[in-house]
Amino acid sequence: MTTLAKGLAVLGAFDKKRPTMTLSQAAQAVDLSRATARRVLRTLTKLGYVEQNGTQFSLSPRILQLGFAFLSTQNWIERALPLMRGLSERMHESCSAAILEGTDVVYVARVPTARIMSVAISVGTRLPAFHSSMGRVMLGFLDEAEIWRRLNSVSLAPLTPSSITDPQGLFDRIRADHEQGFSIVDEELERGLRSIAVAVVDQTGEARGALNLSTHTTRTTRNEMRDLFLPMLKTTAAQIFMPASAEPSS
Amino acid sequence: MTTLAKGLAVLGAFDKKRPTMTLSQAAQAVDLSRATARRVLRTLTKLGYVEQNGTQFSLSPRILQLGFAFLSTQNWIERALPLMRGLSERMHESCSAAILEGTDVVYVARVPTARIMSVAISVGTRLPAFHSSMGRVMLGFLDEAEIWRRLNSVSLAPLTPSSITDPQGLFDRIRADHEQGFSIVDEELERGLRSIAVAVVDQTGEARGALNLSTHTTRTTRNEMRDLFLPMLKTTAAQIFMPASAEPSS
DNA sequence: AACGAGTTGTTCGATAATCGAACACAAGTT
DNA sequence: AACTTGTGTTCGATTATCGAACAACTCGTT
Repeated sequence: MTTLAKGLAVLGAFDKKRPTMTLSQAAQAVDLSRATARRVLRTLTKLGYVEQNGTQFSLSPRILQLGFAFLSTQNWIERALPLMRGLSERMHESCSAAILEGTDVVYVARVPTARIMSVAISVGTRLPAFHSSMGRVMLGFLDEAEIWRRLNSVSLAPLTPSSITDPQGLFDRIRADHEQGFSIVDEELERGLRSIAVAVVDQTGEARGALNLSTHTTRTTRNEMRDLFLPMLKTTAAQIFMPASAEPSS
Repeated sequence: MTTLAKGLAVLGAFDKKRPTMTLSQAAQAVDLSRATARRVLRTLTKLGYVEQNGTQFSLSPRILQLGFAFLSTQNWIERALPLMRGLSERMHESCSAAILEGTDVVYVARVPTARIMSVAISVGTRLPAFHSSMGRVMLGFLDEAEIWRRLNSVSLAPLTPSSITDPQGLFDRIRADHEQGFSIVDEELERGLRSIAVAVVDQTGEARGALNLSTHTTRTTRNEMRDLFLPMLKTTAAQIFMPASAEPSS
């Protein structure tokens, strides 16, 4: 179904760098003939996913529906939110939930306290999985071959001086974190940022996501994280798929 | 381009009610032959927008990228967020930003304080525009014919005893709110909820979105809202498209 | 074990949609 | 006035899509 692929490619071509495009620009961006690009944009416009004023095409808010349809299918997220709020209040730290997609961590729920990261994190934000605590926790649930495949498919440019960039080192770290049941990542994503994460596991033992608490390195030590944060974080994560709150296993 | 339309229809068929579907269910939901549905789902899977395990198909986090591509094209949102945070801190109330899509208001940014609404509002949440303060403010920027068209395309079931359900009454209210430059909505969406909104207008005079402050009816009166909240709300909204922060008019 | 009901997977010729080159047109530029 | 760069539109050739039909599989039930 090449037409479908082309249409989605055009949708995906809109970007922060290219918020609006003319017909020709879109054709060039996705490598289509102008005639084809025009047909694609016309149907996307008719379906309401793209807006046209003048010669400029831009995304319509309509496509948010698609994205949030996904969030609404993950119904553990809305169960997690109140638990996360409680956790954040007790610990006085930001609490987030994320899922793994490829080599990215995608935030799906967030309870912020003070803003500690320079880039504002919100639902939908993507961060490199190998350098984030939630990413490592979720990667640990994959089999070894899969971990290596993803390791090899991503560039491990150091984001801070503390970033682990050695593939074997990362692999070992992921396995070790999986063994111990949690992951603490120190300043690998951004200086001064320290976070601890555990997996959100469903009844079948599959990792559906991860939960973390993040803080500033000057505020909490690694040991405090393990001794104070970890127990409650584990309890919270475990409650999400507690049999008490039965659900039709989405 | 019927194929593209079918593909997007299938994507849109996934829902909170139907988080996973078999091939046949998808075919039935979108009214396609099973052969076609299978082709669609196969290409969607190959493109990474859909995941298959066993006979069950489900949405992949990949499609979040599409939705957030839109958010990232609206670059006034990230300029608005720090301003909204400041506003929320000063007023001690939740502050939200939304855009209008059809007859829905879609939240695109949010700074929550205490949770006052029963349904948790987050980015991506949709509410009926005619019964929300932000919706009325944005509807006021449309011409009369367009307002009527949208009025007629939606069912105005009362959500609370205070909801305005008379079309003419709603129309008049929207025009009046547009005249005065803001909208206060009292308990029409939910009991105890009072909110005030103003439009976010760009340099060309177009309404790009709306900003609101919401509170509980017992905490702030209508007059206090107008006297205390409105001036700062207007100032904040005006700052978003201030020429100081120049941008390539997305 | 045989059966029917319900499902997915796959094939193939007929059909219908898509393709792109070519041209018309508009607007701004040299 | 010719040129550049863009969109809009047509049309026959090409190609992808369609759906009926059949194979294969999994469950319960008899």
